[in-house]
Amino acid sequence: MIKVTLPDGSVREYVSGTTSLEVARSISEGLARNVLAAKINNQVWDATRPLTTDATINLLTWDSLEGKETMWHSTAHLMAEALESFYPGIKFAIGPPVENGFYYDIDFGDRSFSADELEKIEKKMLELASQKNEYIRKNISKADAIAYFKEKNDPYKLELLEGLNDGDITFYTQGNFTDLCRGPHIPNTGFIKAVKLLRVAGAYWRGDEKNKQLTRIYGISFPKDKELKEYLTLLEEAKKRDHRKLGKELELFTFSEKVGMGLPLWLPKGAMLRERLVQMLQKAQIKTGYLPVVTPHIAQKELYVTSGHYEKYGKDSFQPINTPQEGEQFFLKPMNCPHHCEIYKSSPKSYKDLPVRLAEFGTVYRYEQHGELHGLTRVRGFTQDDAHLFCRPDQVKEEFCKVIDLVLYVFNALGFEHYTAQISLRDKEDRSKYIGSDENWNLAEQAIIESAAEKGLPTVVEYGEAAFYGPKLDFMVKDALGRKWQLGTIQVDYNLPERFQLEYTGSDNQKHRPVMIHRAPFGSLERFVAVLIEHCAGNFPLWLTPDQFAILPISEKYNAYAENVKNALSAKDLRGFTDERNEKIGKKIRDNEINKIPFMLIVGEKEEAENKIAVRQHGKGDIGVFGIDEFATFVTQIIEKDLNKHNQ
RNA sequence: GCCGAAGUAGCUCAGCUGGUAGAGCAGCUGAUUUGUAAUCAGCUGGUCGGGGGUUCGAGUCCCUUCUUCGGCUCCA
Repeated sequence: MIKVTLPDGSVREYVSGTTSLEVARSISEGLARNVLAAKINNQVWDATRPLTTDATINLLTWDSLEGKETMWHSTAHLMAEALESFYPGIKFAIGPPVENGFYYDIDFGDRSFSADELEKIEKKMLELASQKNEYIRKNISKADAIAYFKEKNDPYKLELLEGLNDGDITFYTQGNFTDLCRGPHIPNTGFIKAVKLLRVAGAYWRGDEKNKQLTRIYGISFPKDKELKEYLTLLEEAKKRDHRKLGKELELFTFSEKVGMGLPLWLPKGAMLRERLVQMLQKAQIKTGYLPVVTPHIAQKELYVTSGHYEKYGKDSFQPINTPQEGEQFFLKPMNCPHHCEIYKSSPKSYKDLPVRLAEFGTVYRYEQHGELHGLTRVRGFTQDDAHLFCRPDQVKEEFCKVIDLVLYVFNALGFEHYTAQISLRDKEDRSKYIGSDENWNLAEQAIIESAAEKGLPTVVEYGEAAFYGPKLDFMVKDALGRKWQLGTIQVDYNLPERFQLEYTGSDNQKHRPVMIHRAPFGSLERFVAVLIEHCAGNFPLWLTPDQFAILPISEKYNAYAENVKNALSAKDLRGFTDERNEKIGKKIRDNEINKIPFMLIVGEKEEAENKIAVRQHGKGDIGVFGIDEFATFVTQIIEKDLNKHNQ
């Protein structure tokens, strides 16, 4: 007999060899029907695998992440079986579960696989699923495994086998398909009730551009058809938030083939919105002692040789610009830091001068590969809200804290509540990748960790993710489709002060090297606006939105009164327009609602007589009659509150 | 860059096996003067991404090029 401990702490006895599934059945038949896998002593196992020792057990259903992963992994195998039935001889690489579903990388040999074929595969998968074939686990010797895949002529599995030890190799078989797999899997294919193959993509074997490109098929599966439908609806909803779509609809920005790919054109409404973002940050920066600087868009090659950027990125950069007479080489500015270093050097510095905080909304240009471009999030020309803080080593922590405050101020004012703060530190094993003394690194890493803790930031620590020149703190936010983007960043740098021979005179009258902090709360304005659009689905905070109100006269008779209202609100620093079109009120409301105008102010005979406005709020409808000043105060208070969230 | 998909009016899209380019919205003109999510009528608008080819004839078939979209981190 073995003792099995359940999550609630209760202990039950079973004969040795009992499976998790049988344990589930002993609890309830309903539970047994839903068990996909089981966590045995914190390891996920097949529910059908016999238990032979005492164990704690946690039965996993669709409600758990591990349950979903198991299901999706098994679905990947099912897809492989379906594919192999249509295209015998294709070779399989890896097929893991991912955040939303699964994929399998496949080598189709000479034939290409097109998205049109997915439907056929889905059908086959459902047919195979309904057969309720069991996933059968089998231990196999390395020699037998190699022989099997030699016979199948699959170089990928053979390569994977090279890295595995004899003794812990397992095969899984369901129906007519056998795969090298560590498992675990769901009991049988019958659990898979709904399948959707989402897309076909190219993916390099082991993620390396030098290797052969395989065909990756992404899919997702569910235990109920209803859940699949819900998921697809969710995807549709997410598409509606896409910043490329909303940017066009709200007339914020556009692209032109003639101007060039990855080079955004900001339309008036977008440019004004961007301007408000810039002003908001500028105001905060001036309060915290930043000094504005301006630097040109190109610089001599030599500058980037000194900074080290030429060596690292020069080859992948835009081609240099040459002067006609002297043949000098200039490069488009890919970053602002070297220029700021030169500004620092332009006058001698004392320890009393530090920290020096140089800020610039600097537009930079980087060559991004054709396929990497993506709306406003990945472009070839963008503006960083850049600043470089030159400080003494003992000032790093204090400066870091202030920057975190600034980033949080920005995030709060824009309603970003869900972000990840990632602390990137050195690789614990290999310190040869980094420059700078251990002493300085320790100081900087401690400064970041302590500052983040002091500010109560929920952080994730990643070892080995630091830049070669210093540790950093990145703020990551997800877009509408769940893709992660880095927005704000704070980085400590020992490299550039060294390369540019930056100095200050210390209290000991000796020359010392300052530490540099790179920081950008937005990151890039382009990417920030993109993620912001998706985050708020185009419903910007009131202080930022292009038009705060639209005045809708009931008929043209009230246009004059509408104009008075508009002037009165403009005088209170509110912005909006009068919808003077010769349309009925219902039409005007509909159009302005679609255009996401926060407030619609309806004026007709009654309002004109009483010198009032009937206010309708976006998404809410009628919120009552307001005096004009009363409305202005109402809006101003919301704005104040939004902008000062961080201090509350 | 590589794999796959797509490009038709300002926008969203239709156009089957090749046979005179279509709709809705937007825009313009006129009528209507409107009370909380689409008033009616008329009109304008396109080298079907560009170039080449096959054909009596190409939006449709072939080649080429550009742009856009999905993906190229998740290690059996």
